[in-house]
Amino acid sequence: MRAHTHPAIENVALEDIFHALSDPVRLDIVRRLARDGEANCAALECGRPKSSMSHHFRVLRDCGLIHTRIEGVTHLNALRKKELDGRFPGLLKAVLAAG
Amino acid sequence: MRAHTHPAIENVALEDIFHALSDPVRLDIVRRLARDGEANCAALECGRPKSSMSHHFRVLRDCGLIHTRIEGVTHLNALRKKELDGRFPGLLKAVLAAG
DNA sequence: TCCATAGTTCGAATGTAATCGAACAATTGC
DNA sequence: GCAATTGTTCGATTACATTCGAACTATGGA
Repeated sequence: MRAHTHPAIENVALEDIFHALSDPVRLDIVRRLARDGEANCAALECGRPKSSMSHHFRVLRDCGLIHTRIEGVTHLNALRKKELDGRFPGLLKAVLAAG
Repeated sequence: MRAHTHPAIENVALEDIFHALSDPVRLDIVRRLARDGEANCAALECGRPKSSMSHHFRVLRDCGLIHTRIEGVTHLNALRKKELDGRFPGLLKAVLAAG
């Protein structure tokens, strides 16, 4: 698989982040990544089909919340924590504190 | 008009707040309320029909972000700032700082 | 009482998002 | 090369949101 594209942090829009986080599955993914660090897609699927999870990861990636790097055959996802903290100070902390 | 109902702050769900804030019109309303304090619906409509604005205010009310009190014939909306700060510390601040 | 004002509710049209199976693509190991 | 693994893409279905006009409700004032 080819590498994914990620938006530059300065192009990340708050509305898009909110939209991404308004889905419980995605909010859960973000919280797990915050707690456990990097994880591949399979590790976070909770009984849902691959295509559904792939969709959710794409939304999270496209809005700027996560970064996906490819290692062999697995995709490792991580929160773009530092970048997000720089662009929207306090946001991630507030999101994660509430969980 | 009869008074509106508002969710108890402990029943407010983060997903619902994110959904409400994912719409640019509503995000703008929240920011204006944060800056200017109480405002009636008419003061915040930006060329849109009343029914559309009424819908957006309802979403903001139902998710727990704003409180609406009735004074005569006008509805005065205000951010539920203190309650929200208690329930989701730092969230409002982060949202408003980014604007 | 009658009218203006401020906002809600209804209903329909349109738009957008979620879901998931099936087919596909890239890498690893045999 | 072939099969297994990991995830993507496509397409269809379904569900949910937005938008807005029109009719309605409640209050206040002439």
